[in-house]
Amino acid sequence: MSEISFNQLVYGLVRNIPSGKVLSYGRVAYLLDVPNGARAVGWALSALKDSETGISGVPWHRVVNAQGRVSIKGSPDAAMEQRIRLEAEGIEFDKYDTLDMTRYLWEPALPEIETILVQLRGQDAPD
DNA sequence: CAATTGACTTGAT
DNA sequence: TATCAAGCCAATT
Repeated sequence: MSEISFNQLVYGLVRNIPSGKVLSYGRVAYLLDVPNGARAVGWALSALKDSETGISGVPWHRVVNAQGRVSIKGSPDAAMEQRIRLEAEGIEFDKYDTLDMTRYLWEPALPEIETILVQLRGQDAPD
């Protein structure tokens, strides 16, 4: 059997972030039981192919850094696209290009996360 | 198997 | 608010 990869777990969890809400890279890692894997989460999202970001794809734009700012490097276009998408969901940025985490952070109940993780891990060979 | 590479985070300055 | 240095991680080379 093959364990579902970390990247797939990231994509699966991100798919559950509701519109108008966000999660930080570090928060995603934390929820996946990898407390210090923020960078790995960013790496995973950067690896997304365009084909995976469509309607039924991964809402990658709902993941920002812990400060509440768009954190895409190397591609101004992608960074702009992320902001546009977030604003389209009703999220507002202040004059410092920062969104209010206390207001937009997705804070799912523990049981909810537990359920999601079980499904993600379960859809792959359980054992 | 070791080195490299970032869409990260935190704490100090 | 802006910079820097360290620590941390999975996927790639």
